[in-house]
Amino acid sequence: MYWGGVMTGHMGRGFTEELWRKGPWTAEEDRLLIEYVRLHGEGRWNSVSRLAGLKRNGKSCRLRWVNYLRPDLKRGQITPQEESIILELHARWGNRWSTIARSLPGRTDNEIKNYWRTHFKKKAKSPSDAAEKARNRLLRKQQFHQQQQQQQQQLLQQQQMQQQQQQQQQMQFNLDLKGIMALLEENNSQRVPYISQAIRQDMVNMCPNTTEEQGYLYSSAVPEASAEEILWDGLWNMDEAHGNLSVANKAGLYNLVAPFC
DNA sequence: AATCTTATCAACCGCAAATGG
DNA sequence: CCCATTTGCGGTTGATAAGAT
Repeated sequence: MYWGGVMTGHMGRGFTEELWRKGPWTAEEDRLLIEYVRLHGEGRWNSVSRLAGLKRNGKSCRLRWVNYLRPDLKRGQITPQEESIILELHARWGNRWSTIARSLPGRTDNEIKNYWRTHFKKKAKSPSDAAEKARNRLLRKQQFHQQQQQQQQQLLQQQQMQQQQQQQQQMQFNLDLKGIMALLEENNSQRVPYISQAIRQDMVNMCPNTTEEQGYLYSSAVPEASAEEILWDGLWNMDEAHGNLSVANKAGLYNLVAPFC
């Protein structure tokens, strides 16, 4: 990267060549930009060079103001509360940093983007960071808490229906032993997997860390925590392996699998 | 102490949307 | 409505600091 010098640029229709400074801002440049905003307000950034005597293009001025000089910026470390918000909103919105930043007064999209990338992206890739992944799972679970409750209600209703069916079968049993044996046989063959075949196949297709065997485990009688861990890890790693996967698709898959965790 | 690796963050770039004449 | 310019966004880069070997 070449920061220290200047570059040539074209102004207007290209007849005037102007030299723009690049690289780190000096204290004097900051002072000029602050003075410009005090006098003229934010915006019209391309006028800064002309009105404030700064040899910086408009984009550079805007960026410096928005990310560093704005008086309402919150300095210092991201707090745990802010971190939670970032994780939760990123799970919901994906890399829409400016959208996320609107929920964090005093924080810039650039700051949040840098924070997420350095704190979570690589760690999510590392299978050894169990604590980090556990936190990620927890946050996502919180996000879908309401949906889980709805799903649980539906599940409850299904269970009640199944109980009714079983009662009917019991009655049938009392009537005819041969009949109930046949019913049990049929019921076993039609048992609904813990996670459907379709979702299991999605996990296998979309998550490189999810083997066919793991996908099978979701639907089997494995301890809930281990199955859940594999599931959330797989979802989390989708960011890496499937960067072009749309947020809507991810959200859809989250909605599908969350009730099962 | 020297070297290598990793983390952090400021600032760039390209692109797309918004705006204005 | 069209076109040029401006603004905003997200991805990326590279300097530097901090930590590990």
